[in-house]
Amino acid sequence: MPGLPAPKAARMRDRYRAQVRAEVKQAALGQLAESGPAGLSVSAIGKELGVSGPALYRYFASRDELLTELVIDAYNDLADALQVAISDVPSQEPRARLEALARGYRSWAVAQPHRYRLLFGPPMPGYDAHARRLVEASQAAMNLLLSVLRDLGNNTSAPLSEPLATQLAAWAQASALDGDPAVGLRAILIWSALHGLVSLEIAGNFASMGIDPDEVFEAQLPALTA
Amino acid sequence: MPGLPAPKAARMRDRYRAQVRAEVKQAALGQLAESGPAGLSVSAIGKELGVSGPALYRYFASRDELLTELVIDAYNDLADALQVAISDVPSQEPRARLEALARGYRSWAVAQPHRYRLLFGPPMPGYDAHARRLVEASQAAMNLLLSVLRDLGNNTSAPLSEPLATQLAAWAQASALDGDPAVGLRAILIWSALHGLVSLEIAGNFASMGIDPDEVFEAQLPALTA
DNA sequence: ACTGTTCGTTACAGGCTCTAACAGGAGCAT
DNA sequence: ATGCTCCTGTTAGAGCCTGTAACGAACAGT
Repeated sequence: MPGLPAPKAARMRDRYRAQVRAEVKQAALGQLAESGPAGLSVSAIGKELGVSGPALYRYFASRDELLTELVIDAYNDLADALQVAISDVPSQEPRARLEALARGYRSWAVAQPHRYRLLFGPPMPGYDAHARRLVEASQAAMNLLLSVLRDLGNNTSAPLSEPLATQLAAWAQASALDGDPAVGLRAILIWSALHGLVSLEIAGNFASMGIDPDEVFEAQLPALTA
Repeated sequence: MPGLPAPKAARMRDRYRAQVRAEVKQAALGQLAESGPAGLSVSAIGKELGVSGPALYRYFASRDELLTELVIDAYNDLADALQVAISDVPSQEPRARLEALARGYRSWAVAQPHRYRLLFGPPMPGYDAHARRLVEASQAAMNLLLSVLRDLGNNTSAPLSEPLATQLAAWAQASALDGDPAVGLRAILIWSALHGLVSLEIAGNFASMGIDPDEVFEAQLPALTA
């Protein structure tokens, strides 16, 4: 019964495991960028790492688990990027913070479109995109948006319909934020507008019209934050 | 040299081909609704039609060609649905027409989410989603939106940046519509907002917040058409 | 030095897409 | 009505994939 049985040694295996998992995930991201989610192949990752296919099943139970892990990482990464984006702007200027958030959102998505698609594109093969862990991970980014909007205050004009107000209140409460329904609705609408712009840009729809996505985005930004 | 060599008979083969192709596509749509695009399997379709796998390759060169066909059909179907939606409203009320268009867009998407995802979700496995035929097919729906907006007139407040204006003009010209850049920009923004709302709804993001998508959509509609 | 867990390997089952070679029947002209 | 021809659907198989099973080898801890 040793006080600290073998603290360093005991974790060597774990550290190795963690590192291999990280390498696998990185290789997977590479494949994702090239071939899309459907082209992600465990065998190919193994080959890329100089390891034969089934070896990776020691580290990930299935291809789907690997994908899920990538999704969670991406959510966390996005939330971090947004946090960094708004922390550049003092909280005394909430509108500038909102703009920074929006630009950060788009920047992250445009810089790594495959990861953004992973988050919002497909309910992949069959897996339920709403496992507990996924919902939790996606909450962080939304909470950032909500906090920025709360600082900005409510300037929604139209009154909310009754059912919507109660639903929003329930949601805001579950999100452990204050429950102003108008702020919640605004968050949803801004998010949805951002997502619309970004996903069309990423899908190449603007480019195929010969239109610069930068210009479209900047043209829309004032309306978003107004 | 018969006047009509065998007009009915000559087309019997073709008619058969067309019917089989239609049946295959319908079966494919069924699979799509159940298993998503990744789950669509030629073998399974064959089994469903009581025919062994490779037989279908007489009718579609590849799985991708089948998918492309489904995409084009979906574009055309969407455009038809939008046309029907706005034809219910007299053109003297352009704003009501725009609302009808927006509701029609959402209705179509919500009624057949798998087809909507097929259009705007993923650049599937590897195929380039921007083949000539696809772009042409997608144009019809956009032209409807543009025509409705042109009737509504331009009430954009902010002036356009110079590069954006010329890009929009070039695009509108290529689209064989009048070249008011402001109308073009508005079309893009409305489309993008619609797509954002609809794709989030379809992905189940609103439902997982316990929020009724109907309410969100109706709450946003006035702002869209304003 | 010994023991038990873990890692990586090959072999394999079962699925897929798509090609190739083959058998049958339908259309079409004579 | 009879032959020719093209079209259709069949099976076999190559090559890819995911995931399981059984086996050897290396390592940590005693």
